[in-house]
Amino acid sequence: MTVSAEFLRKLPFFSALGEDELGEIAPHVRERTFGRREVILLEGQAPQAVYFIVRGQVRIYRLSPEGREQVLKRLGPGGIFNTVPLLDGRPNPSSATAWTEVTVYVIERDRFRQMLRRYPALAGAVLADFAAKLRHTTALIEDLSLRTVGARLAKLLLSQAAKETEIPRRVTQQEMAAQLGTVREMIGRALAELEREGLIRLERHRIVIVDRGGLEVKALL
Amino acid sequence: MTVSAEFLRKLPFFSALGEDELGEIAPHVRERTFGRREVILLEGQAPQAVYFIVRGQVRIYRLSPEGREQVLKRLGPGGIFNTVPLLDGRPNPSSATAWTEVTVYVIERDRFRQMLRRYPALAGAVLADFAAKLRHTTALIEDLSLRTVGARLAKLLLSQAAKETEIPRRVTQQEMAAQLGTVREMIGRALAELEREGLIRLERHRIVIVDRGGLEVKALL
DNA sequence: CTGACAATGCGACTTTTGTCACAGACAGAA
DNA sequence: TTCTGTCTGTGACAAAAGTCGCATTGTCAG
Repeated sequence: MTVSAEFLRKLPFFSALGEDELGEIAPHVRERTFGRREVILLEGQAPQAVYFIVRGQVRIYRLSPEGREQVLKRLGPGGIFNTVPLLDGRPNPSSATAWTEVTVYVIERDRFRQMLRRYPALAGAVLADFAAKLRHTTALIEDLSLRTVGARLAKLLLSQAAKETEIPRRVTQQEMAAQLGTVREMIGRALAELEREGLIRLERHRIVIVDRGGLEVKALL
Repeated sequence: MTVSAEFLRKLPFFSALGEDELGEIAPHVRERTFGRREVILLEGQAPQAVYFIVRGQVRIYRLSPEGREQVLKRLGPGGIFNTVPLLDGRPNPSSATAWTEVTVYVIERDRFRQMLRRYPALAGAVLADFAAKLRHTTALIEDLSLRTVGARLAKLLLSQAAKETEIPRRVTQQEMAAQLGTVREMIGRALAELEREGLIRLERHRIVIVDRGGLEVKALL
């Protein structure tokens, strides 16, 4: 099932394109929906397509041999993923599953590469997206290498609080652990410690920031 | 001091461009040389220019508050750096110093952005470079998060041995530590352990791989 | 209301990593 | 050669992270 130009335009990646260009592209875009936890693609697979998120959130992660996960990023509407393997033709570097129910637009590999060549505005948008992703991965490397779990958690809580817009699903300790590169128990202990220090308050299903400044100090080391 | 089109063409980023395009670009390219250990740029600074490496190697890294370094990548001739902050206009995400004596071609921020718009082939080359960088940072994240120092070291030794071409300078334990996200002492111990296990042999200034298969197994966990 | 399953809270313990201190080895300059 | 700064080897500890086991608390479908 393909998608109309009208819907396509709502995606930031295509907003820079003209009416007729969208018309050319639209027939090659398929819409797909994935249920929560459903696997969208796996690392190591040959690259097939690129995905644009229309609705819901997608979890991009890598899996260790022992089954531990490291989340690279959670992407929301407007996000794009699996671009890297499409560009270099090598296997997918990471896996993706639906974090909530998700609707994506899918463009096949060769079609997308052709589009990149044909529409400089699209290439520019992908370039900007890569820049943002590189900034993010670089920051994550610094965190993993140079900061303690406590500091990473403080940072995470602050950033969550910043974009206090909507909480699509409750974030479990397990999930925080996967994002911060540690295990569930560490998150539990670190949260308890932050509470003891009076920086946060743990309610039934919320974490309330009591002392933002204190958290910010913690986040630095 | 500017650079001739002839020299410019030797860089992979410009090889896709035509004769006249190179002629247009050349007047805006300055050549600079940095001595070993000299700082080329610092994280947090406002982005000024993009750098193309002509000769020598550059070390891209991040610094922790306590002064520990995490090397993101060592780039050689043909490499480009500081592209991300130029694209998004935000501060430099990482620092760069000359690892050996280095010659770079420098292009100012606005000029480079203009070039990206004007020459799609250049934008394509940057896109491909970003894809490679993303793959690299993603792999580094997995290593830092999911592997022990021993495994990371085994991996490093194997990859060093793979590109056995030239060794520009001896790699110290301190440097390996900065690349692997740990401290010097850990490297010393991990090397000693690999030797005890009969996987490598430590000579005066070389590390000889004795049991490649064994190292590969180690690298997985 | 009530299972069943997911998520959490801990405590005890092990392993891994990092810190400190200092001695020896080495390389290159004077 | 001698000196000097850099690099390495090592032991004793400290701290951080990870593992295991199990009890408790929620949630949600039926």
